[in-house]
Amino acid sequence: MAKPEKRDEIVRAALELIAEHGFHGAPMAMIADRAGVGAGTIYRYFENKDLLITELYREVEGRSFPAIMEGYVPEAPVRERFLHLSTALLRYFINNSLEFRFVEQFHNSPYGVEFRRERLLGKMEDRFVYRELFESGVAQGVVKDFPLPVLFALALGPILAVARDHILGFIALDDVLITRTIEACWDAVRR
Amino acid sequence: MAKPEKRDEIVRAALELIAEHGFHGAPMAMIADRAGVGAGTIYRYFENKDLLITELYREVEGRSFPAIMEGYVPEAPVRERFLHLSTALLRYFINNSLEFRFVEQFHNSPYGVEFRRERLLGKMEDRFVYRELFESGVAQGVVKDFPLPVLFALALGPILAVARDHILGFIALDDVLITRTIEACWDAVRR
DNA sequence: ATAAGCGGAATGAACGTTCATTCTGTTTAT
DNA sequence: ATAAACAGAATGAACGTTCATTCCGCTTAT
Repeated sequence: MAKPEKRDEIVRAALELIAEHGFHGAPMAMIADRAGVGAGTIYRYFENKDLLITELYREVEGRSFPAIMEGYVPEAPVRERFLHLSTALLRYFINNSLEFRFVEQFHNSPYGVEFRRERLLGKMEDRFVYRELFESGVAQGVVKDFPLPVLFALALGPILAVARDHILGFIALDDVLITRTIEACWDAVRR
Repeated sequence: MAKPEKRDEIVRAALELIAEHGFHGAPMAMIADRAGVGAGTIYRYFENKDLLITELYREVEGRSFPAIMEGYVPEAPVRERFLHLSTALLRYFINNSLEFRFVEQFHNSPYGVEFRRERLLGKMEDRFVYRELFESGVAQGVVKDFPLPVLFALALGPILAVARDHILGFIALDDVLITRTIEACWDAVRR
């Protein structure tokens, strides 16, 4: 008897509450409440809170990858591929602000410690694409010869920052501004 | 009876614990312990934990400003001033990793909500210097004509990211790499 | 066709733990 | 001698988790 309905409600409620109020503002009782479910029910689907949250993280992370890769042409020039990936990533963040804010919370929390390592080592799927892109860019001499973490920082640091600013309402990113911002990031990494 | 000695021990202990283990890993009893002080004593110096932490934040923030401004020449060209400020900032972060990690924790916590707004509006002292620098850079046509938050993102996003990577041990920033990284940030903002 | 029986899903009150804060008795400075 | 400073035990609120009980849909017996 497959009844994933309640499980999904729990995951959705957790995502919303954590994105909106942080981990402090999302006790299990409140998650249960918003999911329309008894407190104990959560434990039929998740062993404990840690596993609920890491599971949620995995789901959220998995959703972003297809969105970013849509229309990606592996044979295109490095610059074009960079612009495509980065634009898609930024667009995904501002169109899915709940996911974005949750992931940010997650990374700056005790839950995220173990994932930090994987992340920087490029274990993540989308990181892997970026990694390959940068490596071939460096090999072709069109990208500055930096260690990978520096290239990630130059490319992704500003993206995360402007996404945050947009979601918090400090800037209004439209198509033109997005394009120009991503091109500025390219200026940082291109030789 | 002026005895700022205990107060300073409390502040120092709080900084260390929060930087190393996050807010979850820094209960009042533990702070008291590391400060060599009774739990109740903290409350003779700070009304409650929130005020202890916001006070600590203010102190930490205040310390960075002089370090960044040392040797700053307001009459120098925009590019030089940018390189000076950014290099000093990055150097400060990696030489004061406790402070850096604490500030990062702070900004991604309930305590930091109110400060977010001030920060992005440039209320902070060092932000103010950057703001003036960008404005005159745009006016002179040497800096891309972006809204200020985007310029901040392009300049500071990568700095925070590489500082984090360095402190976590994923890269080893030496003088050469620091200089090159900051120059890459300049490439992002310069016209 | 109906009702009794059955198993797992669901529930929420209760429990134990953790933590910030307060209280109380003691030490220390004047 | 007095009052402020101090340490650490006591307190109560909040939280994650557990568990005895209820609920619900399906099977089986009549």
